[in-house]
Amino acid sequence: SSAEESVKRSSQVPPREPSEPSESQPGTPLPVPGHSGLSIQEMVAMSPELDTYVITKKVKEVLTDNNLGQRLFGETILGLTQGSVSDLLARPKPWHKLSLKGREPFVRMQLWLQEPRNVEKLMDMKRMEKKAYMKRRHSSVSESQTQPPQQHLKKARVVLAPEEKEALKRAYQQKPYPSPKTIEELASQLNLKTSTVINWFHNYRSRIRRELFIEEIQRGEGGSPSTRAGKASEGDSCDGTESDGTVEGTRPSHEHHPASEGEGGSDHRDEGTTSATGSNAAGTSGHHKGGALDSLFSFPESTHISSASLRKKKAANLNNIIHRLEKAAGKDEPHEWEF
DNA sequence: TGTGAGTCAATAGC
DNA sequence: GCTATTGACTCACA
Repeated sequence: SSAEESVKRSSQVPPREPSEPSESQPGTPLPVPGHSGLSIQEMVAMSPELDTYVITKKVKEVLTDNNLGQRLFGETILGLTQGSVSDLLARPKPWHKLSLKGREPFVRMQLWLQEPRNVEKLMDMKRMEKKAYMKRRHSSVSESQTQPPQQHLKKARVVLAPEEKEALKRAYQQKPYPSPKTIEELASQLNLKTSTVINWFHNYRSRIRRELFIEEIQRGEGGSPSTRAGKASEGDSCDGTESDGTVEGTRPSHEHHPASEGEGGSDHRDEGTTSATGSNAAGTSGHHKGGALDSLFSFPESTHISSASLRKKKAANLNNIIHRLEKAAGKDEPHEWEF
């Protein structure tokens, strides 16, 4: 179909430099695993740079148009659960930020889109699932009378109260990488398990980082192929929509920001050193030559936030950077560095 | 041992 | 019944 053709064309990115060892010719369809004798890992390794945004956009379209759910698609095509699919489709990372494993679902999506009959096949599966479900439902009435109810001891999910989240966010602003002692203190103050606090910090850092990738794409500064593909989806904050002065979710996604905020998180370690960032620094949006430090320490000038909030953001950002500098310098006593 | 990446799976919300 | 959110987990790596 023309839709599939357009994905083939648009989701693969031309090599950045003609001299660069090219990954593959643009527009070349990926070989099909099985048919080509290649495993999916080999296919990922050989895959040209794909535009994850275009691919997910197309997948969303196809699923919606054909009334196919994320669960069925995820379980049968990607080997992932519904939640993971939702996450991937809503917040695709740019190709160059993905590990080989992370690229796998996108290669699978691309392959799936390449074959027009795949949609039909999935719709058939859906019909078959429905049939099987109806059959089970029919017979389950009699079964339930003979079988004792299953006693499964599910682990209760921890749900943090809004106040607890607020407190953790405030702690994050002070120290994105809290010491074990701080974690202990937080846990006892909030009456949470230390593992919950540790997990929260892991997840929060990780999700903030991901939000920043998306913002990067939206600003058109990521050097990612997605940049050329257009605007990323909604771009809501990593843990909801709160706009509380933390480093995430403080900017309207539609705004254009000429300067890079440079969160200073781990992902800037490689920025400016990889070919991906080469294109990033070269930038298409007038990202000027403030240099790596400038972009690390600056925030967008057009941000509509209070100066107090800006200070908070900067403090969190700087603490993050300091933590990494200390780590790199092998220092044990971080407090001397704090402001 | 701490961290990031990727994912699962419970559950909230529509 | 669907998707989105998010705490918890596994794994690889330094």
